[in-house]
Amino acid sequence: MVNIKLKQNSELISNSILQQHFEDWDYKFLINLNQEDIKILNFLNKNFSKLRQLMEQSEYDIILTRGVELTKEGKIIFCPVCNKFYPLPTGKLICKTCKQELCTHSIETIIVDQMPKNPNEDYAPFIYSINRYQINETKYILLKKRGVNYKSPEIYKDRILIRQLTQNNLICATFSRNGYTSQSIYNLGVLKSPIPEFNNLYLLGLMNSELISFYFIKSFGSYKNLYPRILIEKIKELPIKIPQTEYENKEAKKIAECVTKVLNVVESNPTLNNQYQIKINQLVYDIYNIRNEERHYIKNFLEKV
DNA sequence: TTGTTAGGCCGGGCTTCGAG
DNA sequence: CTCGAAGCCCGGCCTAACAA
Repeated sequence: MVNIKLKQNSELISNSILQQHFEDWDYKFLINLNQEDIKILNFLNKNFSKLRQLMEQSEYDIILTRGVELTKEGKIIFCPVCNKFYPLPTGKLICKTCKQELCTHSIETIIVDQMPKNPNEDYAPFIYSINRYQINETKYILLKKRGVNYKSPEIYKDRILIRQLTQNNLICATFSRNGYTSQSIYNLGVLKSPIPEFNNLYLLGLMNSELISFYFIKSFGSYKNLYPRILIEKIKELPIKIPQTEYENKEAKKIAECVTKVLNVVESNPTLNNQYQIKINQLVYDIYNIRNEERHYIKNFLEKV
């Protein structure tokens, strides 16, 4: 229960209160929506199915899961009683499962900068940090440590990576063929789809688009104390356009092509990268059938926040 | 008045831990 | 096992305080 103070002079017309009338803005649950926002959100909600709905359909096979349940540093500790490795506890070195006291020299680091020269154990690439359309830093992770929750190796192949945190109000996603990720990066892969135009590249274009970021912020984003975080369950609620007509298939193909181009130039050519990203945004607006005024409105909003 | 620096604050990134 | 809430931590930026 929260006591909400209203600005002076604000008139109450009905039982509903527009959020702009609140005197104090600092409530955790608030998302400030005006008529324009509501119109756009309603339009998206009404006309497009959610990712969740696609995932439930049998024609589609879409995975969405976070990475290895381990810290980015990759520190683990061995418990001789459980005969298992666990993530390093913060406080006392005591096994959470069996309460056994653990000793400091059973600590191991399984994420390393360089692949050992003659590894007699299994290492795999580990994607350490990402940006939009870009993998920043890759390290290596030692596999097959008993007790570590690596998740299925299948989820780390040919899929979209989405960071838990946004960048400049934009969802931050890229593509990767292989490489494990930490728990704060999500793996989203279209493994099977009845429409060839609906694939990872197309979906990546959608994820990184202004439109979807706008939808995300307006629907789930506005905490003040807790800044926007992209959560798995929220990703499932994003409106996803499935290309249906001949024309839409073409558009979807164009998006995928542009995404491929961006992935190629993102590091080498900032200007070209920018141009392609603008192009992708336009194509996404096109395929979602967003009117011009609304495009401007969304653009303005994302820039000013 | 201007330059310098330390400390506080805040935003962003990471991790933990408990709930289901 | 999976997931999200929330706290911790770090670094950068801003500001206040002090020196020149």
